This record gives sequence, C-alpha cells and structure tokens, in this order.
Amino acid sequence: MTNRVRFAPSPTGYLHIGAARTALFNWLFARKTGGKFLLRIEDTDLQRSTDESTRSIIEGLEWLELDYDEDLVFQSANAPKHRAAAERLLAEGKAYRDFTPKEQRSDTSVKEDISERARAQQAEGVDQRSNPFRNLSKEESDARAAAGEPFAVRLKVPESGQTRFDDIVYGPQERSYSEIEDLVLLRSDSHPLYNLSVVIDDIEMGITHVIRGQDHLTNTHKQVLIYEALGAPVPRLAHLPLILAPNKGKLSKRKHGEVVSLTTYRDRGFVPAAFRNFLALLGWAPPEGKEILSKEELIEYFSLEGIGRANAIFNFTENDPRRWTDDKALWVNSEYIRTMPIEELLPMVKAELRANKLWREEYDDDDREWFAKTVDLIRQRYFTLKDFSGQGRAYFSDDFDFDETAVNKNLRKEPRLRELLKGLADKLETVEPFNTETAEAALRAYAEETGVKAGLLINGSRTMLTGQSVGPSMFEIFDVLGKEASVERLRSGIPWS
RNA sequence: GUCCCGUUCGUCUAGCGGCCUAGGACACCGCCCUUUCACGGCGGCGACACGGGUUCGAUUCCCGUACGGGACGCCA
Repeated sequence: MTNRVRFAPSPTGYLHIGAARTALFNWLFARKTGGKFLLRIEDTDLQRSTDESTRSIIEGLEWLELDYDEDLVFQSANAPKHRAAAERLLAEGKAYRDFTPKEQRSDTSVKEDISERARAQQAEGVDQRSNPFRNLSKEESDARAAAGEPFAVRLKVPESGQTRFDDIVYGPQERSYSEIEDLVLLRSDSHPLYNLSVVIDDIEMGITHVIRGQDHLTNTHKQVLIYEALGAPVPRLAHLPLILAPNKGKLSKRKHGEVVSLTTYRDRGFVPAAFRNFLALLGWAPPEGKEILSKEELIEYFSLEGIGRANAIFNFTENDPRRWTDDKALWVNSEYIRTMPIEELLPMVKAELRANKLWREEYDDDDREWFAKTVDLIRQRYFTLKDFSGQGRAYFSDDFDFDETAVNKNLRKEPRLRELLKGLADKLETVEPFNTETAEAALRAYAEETGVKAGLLINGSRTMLTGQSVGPSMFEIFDVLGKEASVERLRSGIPWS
C-alpha cells in the first residue's frame, strides 16, 4: 500500500514556520517512501478563513518547493459528507442529540473560560459524560427534533474503557474514556466540527499517516473514538514537537511579529533551499551529523523515527537587526549563497537587483560573464540575497553611499591620500591591459615611488571605489569595476567633502 | 483543577547500559592565513534539572520532585 499523507492548514493567516515544518516533514515522508503528499485547506471556520490566506499557503509551499500530489481539497466542500456521517452515528445510537441551548463565548477569553469550567467541574466531581440528553429515549429525541427544537449532535463516548494508539514519535498513548467528554460532532446549526471533519476527510482521502503538531496529541484520542464508531481503521500517527519562542512560550504573530511568517524569509533574502534545510534541522537530526543537505539528501536520510520529542526553541533576538532570526538559519543561508552553483544563484540575484532598480539587461546578454564573475566575487561574505543590493550596490551602480566609519578610517586619517589617490588614478589610467595582476603591479609600483605603504593605498582605494572598509581583494575590485570606473571613483571628491 | 508530553553546552542536537574524559553544528573568544572583511585551518569556553532506586556499571531503565510545554469549545 502506498503511503498517503496530508498537510492540512486552516487558512486563517499567513503560513507559520511551524506549519511550514509540518508540511516539510509530511512531504519528506511521502517522497522518501514513494507515497503521496496531499494538501487540504481546512476552511470550515468561515468566519476566519480567507482566500488570501489560502493563496499565501500555496505560495509558501511553492517557495519551499514542496509540490503536492492530486487536487487541492477544500474541507468546506465536504460538509455534506461530514453531516451524513454524523447522521449515521445518530441513527446507529453512537451519537445523540443534545438540546442544551448553545452557550455564548467571547472569542478572546475562551481558553481561560474553558480551563475555568474544567476546574470547576473537576472540583464538583462532574463526570464528563453526564449530559442529561445522553440517554433520552429515541422517541422523545425524534419528537423534539421534529418539533423544530435546535440540537447539537454529540458522540456517545463509551461508559468504561480507554482509547489507545501508538504514536510513531511519542510511543504508546492511552486515555481513559472517563476523561473524554461527549464531543460535539455537529453544531446546532448543523455545521460539522473539526474533529469529525478531519476524520471523515482523512478516511475519504485514504490517509495512511497523520503527521502533525504535538498540540493535537491529546485530542487524537477523540478522533480515535470517531474512527472506532465509524468502524474505520485508524491511520498511523506521528506528532511533532513544537517550535517555541526564545522565552519558551508559544511562537505567535501577535507577540513575535513577522519572524514567524514564512513569507518574511522570502522577502528578506532567504534562498528557499536554505530555509528548507534549516527547517528540517528543527526537531530532526540527520545521521552522520551532516547539516547542509540538498533536497535529495534530505529525502534520503529522513525518517519519522529520527524525530525528537522535546520542543525546539527558535532562537532570535527582538530588536536586534543582525539577529532578527535564528543565527543558524542565517548561517545556513550564507552557506548556500556562498557555495551553491552560481547558475542557480544568478536568477535570485537578478530578482533582487531588479527589485532595487539595479538590474541592467546587459547582465543577461553581453555582460553575462562579467555579472557571474562579480556575483561570485562578492557572494563570499553575504548572508542574504538582500546584501547584493545593499552592501553590493557599488558593484552595480555608480550611485552608492560612503560609510562614515570607513571614510574616517581609510581616507580622512591620512589627508595626503586625497592627492595620492588622484596620482594613483593617473597611473592606473595608463595601464593596458587592465586586470587584477596589472592593477596590483601598478599600485605597488606607485606605492614604492611615493614612499607610502601599499596597504594605505589599498584601503583608501577600497573605500573610494565601494564606499566601504570591507570587501573582496582590492585588485579583484579594480578588475571587476574596470579601468574607467576605477579611475573615475578614485578622483571623486564626494567622500572628502 | 485534571490529563498528556518533555527536560544533554546560550541555541539546534548526537547518544537508544560499559565505546562518554558526553560527540557535532551555530553563536562567542583566541591563534594562523590575509596590508581589509569574510571564507578556511587550529584551539578555547560550554551541558546529562534534582533526589531515590535497579545494576558489577547509569546520560541511557524505573519511581518521585522541580521546572517547562500541550490539551480540556456548538474554534481549528
């Protein structure tokens, strides 16, 4: 039997990195075992679901290159099936009508309300299954329903016994029936609820392995109960440890902002493969300890058994521009930028330059070679794609800023440099051909002639040509910028004013 | 409140009774390389939450405590 797994997000916001990791693990498992990876949008909460969110989820998966098989499923489209299943359980006596009027809950304080209620019931010793309508006679129930009285449909959780399942990650799980309340299957407006919908859809889609966040672990018992009532086999279950904020709390948009949104990583210059690689390392460790893994290697090494049980902390520092996200994520990204095949990097740099109006069509044409060479030269010290338009601006435009610190350190500190560099410009102007070697020879000869250290001219030139104090070898910069631009920039008065 | 889950360097983790003087990666620090900054190389700092068992021997197994997380809805 081929494995079938699904990623089933609810479209109530951007794609959270925790959800993205769940998607990744499902996808890896499917690709590893030759199974199918399906996508289901759980849009049954029409109040909060948006098309925009659905689009962002699909875009996010595309960005991470997690392709899904078969048609996208919208859970809302299956509502009639969910309802029919509930009717069936009702008819079979495995569920019952609850005529208790619906309680109103303010959406903001639900969590507190729920635990409050649970606490109170606990203290009073109320049984979870003591609903007064649980044992209402069929006749009376039918009569009241026929009379138009509103009712919710609840699953009749058996009197005594327990549910059990073997979680692939967390091991054997047991829960006594007495701890599970008669859960609502159908709302009084006949709207099917989550636990019912997931089970029906998973059955319908032939899901063999449910891989999802650990926050669903205890609720899984309820779903097992539904599978059993329906007489359907329970799929294999694997729950994933959660990704927490640095304070060990929940990672949420409200509290932590854009750092938890997948699109942020795309917008801030992450290479998709790099972020995917990083995500895979959160809660899972490859054998051999090799951490930079291609898509193929990830698939080859992945296994559900290799997933850890402890929650992982996503380590970032709020309000620190350099540490805006996890250090290791940044490192993985720089590793990719630095070592990935240049042909794969070029289109990404192109998009980045284009977005910043630094792109020229010649880079794709006559200057293709120059462009590749330049990108290859500067990528060594970059962390994100953004750096190509930021720190790298001087390589693609004559309009760039001078870093104050660099100007003070490499130029103003030695006032003679203003004239010395003009002299160097005159000298370089005569160099033919102009390349790394000849530029170096000319500069060193000029240093000798004028009796100054080559380093003084090198550092001064770097700042004149790039506005910075750091960067590639000066002679490589001369070569890449060419004689004309190099000479012109050396003669510039801008940094001196 | 009840139930469930977890706890190895600051962070991600390896470890599935002796190979552990607890390994790797990121971060941090130092040295080398380099007339810049990175990369790279070498080295340093740095952890088995605590207490009981079991065992010839516990990071590894069991129990308890502490701490953290999750769940408990006519949300998903």
